[in-house]
Amino acid sequence: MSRISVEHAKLIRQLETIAPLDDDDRSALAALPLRLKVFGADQDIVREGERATEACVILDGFVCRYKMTAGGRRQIVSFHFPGDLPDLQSLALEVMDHSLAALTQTRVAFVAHDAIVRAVEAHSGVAAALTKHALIDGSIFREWIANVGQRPALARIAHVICECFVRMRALGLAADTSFELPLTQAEIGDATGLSNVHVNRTMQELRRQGLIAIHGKTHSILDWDQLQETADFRPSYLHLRPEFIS
Amino acid sequence: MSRISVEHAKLIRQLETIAPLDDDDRSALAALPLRLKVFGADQDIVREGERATEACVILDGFVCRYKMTAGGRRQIVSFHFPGDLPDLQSLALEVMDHSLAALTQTRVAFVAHDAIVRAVEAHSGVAAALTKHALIDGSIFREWIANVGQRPALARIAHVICECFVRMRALGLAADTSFELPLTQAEIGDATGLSNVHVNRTMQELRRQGLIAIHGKTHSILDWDQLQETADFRPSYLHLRPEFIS
DNA sequence: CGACAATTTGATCTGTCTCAACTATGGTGG
DNA sequence: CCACCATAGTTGAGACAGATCAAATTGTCG
Repeated sequence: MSRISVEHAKLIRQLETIAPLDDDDRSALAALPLRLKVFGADQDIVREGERATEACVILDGFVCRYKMTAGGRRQIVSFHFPGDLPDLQSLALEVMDHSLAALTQTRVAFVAHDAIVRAVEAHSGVAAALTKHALIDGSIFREWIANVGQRPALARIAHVICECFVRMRALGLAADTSFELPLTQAEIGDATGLSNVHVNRTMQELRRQGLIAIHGKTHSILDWDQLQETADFRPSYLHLRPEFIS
Repeated sequence: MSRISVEHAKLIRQLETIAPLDDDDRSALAALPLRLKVFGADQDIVREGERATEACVILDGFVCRYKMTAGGRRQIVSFHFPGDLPDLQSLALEVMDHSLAALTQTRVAFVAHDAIVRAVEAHSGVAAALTKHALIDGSIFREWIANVGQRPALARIAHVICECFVRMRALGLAADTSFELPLTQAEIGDATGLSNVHVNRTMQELRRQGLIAIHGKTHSILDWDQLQETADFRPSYLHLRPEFIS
């Protein structure tokens, strides 16, 4: 098997958390030409309304997808970590129905749609993994609708924390009980449909209950069982392969 | 071209609202074996946690997907009309992360996953259409997150009405300004994250403003421009082919 | 016509928002 | 290395959108 770059390795690692790949699939992915680019915090990577000819892979940093609503309110619809393919849908839906933005300084790799299509056509494992990736994307959205639509503030915020923790742990980006979550309270508010003030008070409550602790960007899970309980969090909707749930 | 059953025609019609199909694609779809079944109102068609080996096509009736949340609250995550493929994701995500239920008496056709996979492998047009269908599913979820997360009750409910109207019109299920929307106010509440009482008062306000009129299940759009305006509705997220937006 | 489901109305309560100020924190340049 | 500034977090007070509970009314369909 040919040598695999650090960049390609992150993409492959991500796909392997949801679907098995054989050596052939991996080398096909490792051969994808990447166009690297760095974005500063709060910069848009792709904007709603644009027509995309490339999809991107997050290499470093923290990214979100969002939609603007009348009255200038922002709804964040997903968070993304290194390895994620946050705009795979652009393969078939040319014009973006939402924007993609860097939350921290972010290194991104753009991959031409053509190249992805060729890899998909020649390697059924790649096709299966990308299909699954796109469908899990949808599954996570369903859970977010339920989160924002039905859960009280405490559960809503706890749920976002649980999801980030489990997904980052699957990618090897989180230790046993602590991880770096560089989100501001305002951003958590935009993801949960709550005001930053209320996010603040609610997170104080999570700390008061001894569920989490926060020092800077480092979030520690103090009581994982109880946190999942108050979050109403069950990770099945992430459709991770069992060995990556831990 | 071979004769096409009414049932297959609905599926084909639906896919043609989002992607072009050639005669070959159409006959491949028309050849899919269907297992017909009728469900009564409020019956589950597939339940969360189940393992699916078939996907289904709605032939008649009104269907929703939903998730239950702690405290026994229900969040409806999508509505589906005749022609829709509401659980296409089960092709790659074997275990259901949500339930599928009939809202009215509903006739459904089950199609074996195998049969779909064979059609997809042999016909690139079918593959493209189903891929697009799955990705649009995701796009609609994103819009719902924003709807439930950021919009006030009046816009939230108006938005659901706009979406149903446009999607049903694309399928030929709505006249110019009126259509059958057999949803109870409680169901609209479960879709928008509002109580049935508040849905009631808010829909009275929509009528008072002269935006819609309701007689039984028949909903009439009295001022389409203004309704879209108050709903903050822009149909681009549905990714319909232009000739089906009208 | 009777019965059950759906809608409507009234009254009260509460979670969350808004506005506004104040306090940490971290990064930058002098 | 410190002073400064911007950004993020925290606190308080008041307002309000929407929830809840309960009852009455209106369909609707066998």
